[in-house]
Amino acid sequence: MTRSRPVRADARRNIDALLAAAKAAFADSGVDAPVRDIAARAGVGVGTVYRHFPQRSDLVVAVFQHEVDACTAAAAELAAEHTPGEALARWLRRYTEFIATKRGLAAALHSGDPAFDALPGYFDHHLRPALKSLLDTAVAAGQARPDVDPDDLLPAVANLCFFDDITRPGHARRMVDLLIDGLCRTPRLPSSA
Amino acid sequence: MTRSRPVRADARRNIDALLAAAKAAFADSGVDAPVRDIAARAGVGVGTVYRHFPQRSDLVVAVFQHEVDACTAAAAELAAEHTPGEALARWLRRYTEFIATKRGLAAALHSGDPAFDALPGYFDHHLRPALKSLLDTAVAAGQARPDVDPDDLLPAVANLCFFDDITRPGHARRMVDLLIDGLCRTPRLPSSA
DNA sequence: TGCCAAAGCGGAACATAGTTCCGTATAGTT
DNA sequence: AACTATACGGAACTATGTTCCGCTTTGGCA
Repeated sequence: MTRSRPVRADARRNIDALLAAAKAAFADSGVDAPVRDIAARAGVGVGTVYRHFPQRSDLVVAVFQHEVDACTAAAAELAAEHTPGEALARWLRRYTEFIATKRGLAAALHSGDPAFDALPGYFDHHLRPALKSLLDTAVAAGQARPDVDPDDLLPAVANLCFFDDITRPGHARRMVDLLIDGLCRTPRLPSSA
Repeated sequence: MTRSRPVRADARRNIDALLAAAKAAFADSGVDAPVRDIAARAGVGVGTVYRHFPQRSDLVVAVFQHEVDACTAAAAELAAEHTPGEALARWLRRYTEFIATKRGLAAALHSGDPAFDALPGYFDHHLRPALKSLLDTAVAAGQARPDVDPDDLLPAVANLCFFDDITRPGHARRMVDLLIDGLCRTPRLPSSA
């Protein structure tokens, strides 16, 4: 029901190559990277790009969702391989890397282009549960402070990275590390007031 | 010293026509309005546009500053013609109109294009003193509550408008009116903790 | 008033970008 | 092996920013 006819093998290859090429191009040149460049990186013609992604924005959306999925999947993998606190810390750095490749996407998201309307929802719907699970587990194990809300943490880290300044390399990374350090300790004062 | 040679009369006319045409085009189609459209509205050729505004972004910047200037000047005019509270309220609505024509500019401002680096500073440097003066006068006259900071008010109103939803016409206007109503009354509770 | 050099003008032409089209190649089936 | 739906490549078309240059206008000056 989901797929009326199976995708041909060469098409599957090209789609994968295009997603990888687009990811690289967006990281290098921002979301405005020309379609021709992406096609060249993937070793295909522009016609092939448009066969699979009828509009440029479809490619942007696909790469974004692909990376959200990968970042979501990383949560379960890290949880299986590390202590709860370590898994949380590693995932937040992984999430930082994800955000770091989104240069220019923030502007596109707020540009009002309806092509990108679904992205914030996709983002929240997948990443929030992933983080919540890691955080809850870490808190239960006494390896993260209990007074932090995942709904605060996710955009906070994103903001740290979105406004990352080219003139201060590593700034975002340092700030996120700081946040993680704070997160994995108990509050300095009882969080009353 | 400021101008080595005076601007020729026809050039002056065209510059004014271009600023007006660009303002209208930006309001209709956003900051991405094509240069050809703007030239046509102004009744000039594209060459003329580029003579006076070497890059597209220069035209955007010029229109923006032109409108900031007009909005700043309105503060003094309103202060001379109305009671302090009324002048404040009218100016805030005037400011709302200014923001409303900025569709797409917010995204451009945050896109990292260095052409727009100076705009936020220009904005603050001119509009903040204008509002502060109106607000102080209204507070002194007992026509506005004293516990509101102009540095809060200016971005607050801007945010109300920047995220104005096309699907809910008049939303921003209503929210700003609400804000003004609150501003011109005394706090409901002593503004302690 | 008439002349003229500088300043300004218009729009064709160029460069780059998204998108479409179509003749050719190929995967997968019979 | 033959065949057909699917997919491929890239030239061509459209839209947009920008440049160039021959023609026109302005404003000072004789």
